[in-house]
Amino acid sequence: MVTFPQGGVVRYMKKAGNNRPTIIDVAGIAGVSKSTVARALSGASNINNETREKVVKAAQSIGYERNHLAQSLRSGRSGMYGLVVPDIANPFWAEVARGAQDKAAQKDASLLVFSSDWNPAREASHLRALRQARVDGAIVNPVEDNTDDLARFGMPVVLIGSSAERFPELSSVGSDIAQGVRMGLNHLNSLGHMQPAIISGPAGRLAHVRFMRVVHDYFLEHNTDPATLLVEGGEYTVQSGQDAMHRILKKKGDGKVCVFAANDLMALGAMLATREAGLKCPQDVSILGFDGIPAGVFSDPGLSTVAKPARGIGDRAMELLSDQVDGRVSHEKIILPCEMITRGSLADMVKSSNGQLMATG
Amino acid sequence: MVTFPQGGVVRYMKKAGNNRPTIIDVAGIAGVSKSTVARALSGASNINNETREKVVKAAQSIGYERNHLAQSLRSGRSGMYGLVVPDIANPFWAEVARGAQDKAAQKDASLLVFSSDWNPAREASHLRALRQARVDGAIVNPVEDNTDDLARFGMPVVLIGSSAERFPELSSVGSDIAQGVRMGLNHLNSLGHMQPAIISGPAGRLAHVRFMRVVHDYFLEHNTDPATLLVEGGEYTVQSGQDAMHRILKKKGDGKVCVFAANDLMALGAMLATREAGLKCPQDVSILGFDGIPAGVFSDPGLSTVAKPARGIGDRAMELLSDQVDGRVSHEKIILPCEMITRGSLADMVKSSNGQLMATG
DNA sequence: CCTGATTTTGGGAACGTTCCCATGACTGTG
DNA sequence: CACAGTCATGGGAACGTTCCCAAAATCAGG
Repeated sequence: MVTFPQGGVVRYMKKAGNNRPTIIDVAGIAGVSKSTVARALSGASNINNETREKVVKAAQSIGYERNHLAQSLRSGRSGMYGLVVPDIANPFWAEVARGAQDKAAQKDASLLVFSSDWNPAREASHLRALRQARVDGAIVNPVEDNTDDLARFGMPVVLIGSSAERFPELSSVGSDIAQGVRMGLNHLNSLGHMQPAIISGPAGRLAHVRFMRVVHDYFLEHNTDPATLLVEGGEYTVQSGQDAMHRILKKKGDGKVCVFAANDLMALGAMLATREAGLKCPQDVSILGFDGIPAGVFSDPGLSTVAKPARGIGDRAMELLSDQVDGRVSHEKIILPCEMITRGSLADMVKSSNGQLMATG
Repeated sequence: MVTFPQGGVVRYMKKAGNNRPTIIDVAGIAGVSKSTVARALSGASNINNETREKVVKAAQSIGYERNHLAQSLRSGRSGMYGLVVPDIANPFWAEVARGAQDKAAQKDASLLVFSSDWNPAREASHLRALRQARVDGAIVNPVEDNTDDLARFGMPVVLIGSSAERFPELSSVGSDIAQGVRMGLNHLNSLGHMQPAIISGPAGRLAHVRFMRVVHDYFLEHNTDPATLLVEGGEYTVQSGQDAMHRILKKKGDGKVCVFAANDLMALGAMLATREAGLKCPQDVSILGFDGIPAGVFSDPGLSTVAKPARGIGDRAMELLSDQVDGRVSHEKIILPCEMITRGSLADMVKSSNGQLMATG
C-alpha cells in the first residue's frame, strides 16, 4: 500500500485570480515575521529603523497593498463613511457630497453615497446597508417622516437639513435659515418690495415650517399682518415653481409682482412662468431665490438668491463626523451663515419710482 | 502569595460600544451551530425549513445584522463598487452617479464615489483606495493623461468617456459622439446655419479630438473646407465659453452668428457673452449645446442641445460592471445614442429669410 | 562580565464570516 | 436487516489583518 506523507500535503492553495500579496508574503521576502511587517507598515514606533526600511522595500517590490477589509474587521474601524441625501443629481446635494468627499479623501477615508429619493423606505434600507458595511459613521439628510430609523441607527451620525431640529441629541450642520430669510427679506425691503409673494415648500416638510416661521415673525416685526401675504406652495421642483407663479400672477392681476421662492429651482420655474405670461423680469416681476445653485447664473436676468454654503456644509459635516468617531467631540450643532448673491432678477422700486427703472440685486 | 486561577481568566472582552450580535450569538439563541445559522441566513438550500425559521426568528429577536466586512473578507467579494469621475458636483456626472447608484442599490451593492478633479495624481490615489477597499470593480471616467494607473488597476473596470478609445481591451459605456455631432450639424443645416463657429474643448483632451474629427468629416462630406470654420477652444467651463464667444463675436463682426459648443456649460457661457455684447439670442446669435444638462431650460431662450443619456450611461455601466464581475460578460463596448433637445436658442434662417424671424430648436 | 531595564521581534489568538469535510439521521431498495 | 444514498447539521480551518504577550536582543551601569 502506497502512502503519501501527510506532512507534505499542500495545506492551502490560493484561489485562482485572487493572488494579491499579503502581509505574510512580505514577511517572507523581508525575512521577518508578519507582526514585524504589520508594525513597519502601520507606522508603529517600536520598531528598528533598518528593519522598517527593509520591510517597506520588500512590500514595494511585490506591489503589496494592505487589505482594508481585513484591517477593518480586526480593528473595528472601516475608514468608510456614509452619505445619504435625497438626490445626488440635485445640484445642491451634489455640492454637499463634493465637500464631504473632499474632506473624507483628505483623511484617507472613503464615502459611500446613497440617494433616498425622498422615500423613507429607501432611506431605511440605505441606513441598513451602511450599518452592514460597518461604516464608522454617516451624514444623513433625512426624509422628514423617517425619524424612527434614524433614532435607531446606532452609530455616529451628523445630520444635514431641517430635521436636525427634531433630533436635538444628534450633531448637525446646517445653514442659518433664519438669518438667510431675514437677509433676503431685508434686501427686498431695501429695494421697495414690502410685501413679496412667497413660493413655499410642501406643507408637510419641516423646512417649510422653519422658512415660514421666520417670514411670519419678520412681518410681524415690521408691522405687517402676515395673513395678508400671498403664499403658494410648491414641491421644490421647477415645475411646481412654474405652476405656483402662474397662480400668483392670476391672483395678483396686472401690478408689479415680487416673489420670494423657498428654493432656487422653484425661483427659476417662476422665471419661466413669468416669461410664459409675457411679462418681463425684473421690470414686471421681481424674483428672489434660496439655495445658490450654479444654474442661477444662466437665467436672464441672472437669479438673485440667498445662497447656502453647500460645499461648506458637506465639509464641516464630514469634519464633525470624524471628530465624533475619533472621540474628539461628542456633540455639536453647527450653523453656517447664508450669503446674498445679487444678479439682476430684482427691480429697484425705489430708484424706479424716481423715473428710472434699474435692475439690481 | 495570592494566585488567581489562570483558567478562570476572561480571555476576551468585547470592546465597549462594539457589542453588535454575531452569528454565534444567534446560534446560541436558536440552539444550533454557527454553520447552520450561516446557511439559514444566506438562503442556502440544504437546510430544514423549520430550522431556518427558528434561526431567522432568533436573528430578528436580537437585531442581528450580518457583518459585511467579515463576509467580504472570507468570500472574496465585497459587494462594493467604485465610481471615479472628474467632479461629482458637475451636473452631468452627478446624473451618471445617480444612474450607477440606483442600479447598484437594486443589486444590493454600494457605491464608493470619488472626484478626481481632473488631477491624475488624485485619480491614481482614488484608484489605490478602491483597490485597498477591495471593491469588486470600478466605473472610471479617466483623466486623459493617466493611462498607466488605469492599465495597472488590476480589477474589473468599465470606462466612461472618451478615453475608452485608448483602452480597446476594456469595457466601456459612452454616448455616440459621432451620431450626436452629426445630428446637431444636420439640425443646424436644416435651419440654414451652414457654417457654424465651433467652441471646442481643450486641445489635449481626447474628447476634443473626437468631436472635431466628426465636425471635420461632416464638412468635407458637405463640400465645405473645414479649414474655413471658426474654431475657438475652451475648458468646458462657463467662463471659458464666455471668453470664446467674445472672441468669436469680435472676429465675426456684425453678421448673424451661429455657434456649436462642445458642452452645455460653454454654450450657456456663450449665451451670457451674447447678452453682454448687447446681442440677442436667437435673433442675432444662434447657440447649440452638447450634453443636455438640466440647467439648459433656465436660460432665455432655453438652450437647444444634443443631449447625452447621462443617467443611462451610469445605469448601463453599472450593469456591465456587475455582469463582468459575475463572469456573465467579459468585454463589451456600449454606445448609447444622443438625442436632440430643441428649446429656442437657434434661429430658423430659412423661414426668417421669407420675412419672418422664428426661434426654433 | 553580570544584572536589570529597554527595545525589538515573533507567535498565536481574535475579528465574524464562509467553505469544506465529517458525522449523524433518515429514507428507500434489495 | 444491511446497505448505499440523500439530507441536515456541526466542527474547524481559512480569509488578512491587528493586538497582546512572551521571548530575544540590546543597552547601560556597576
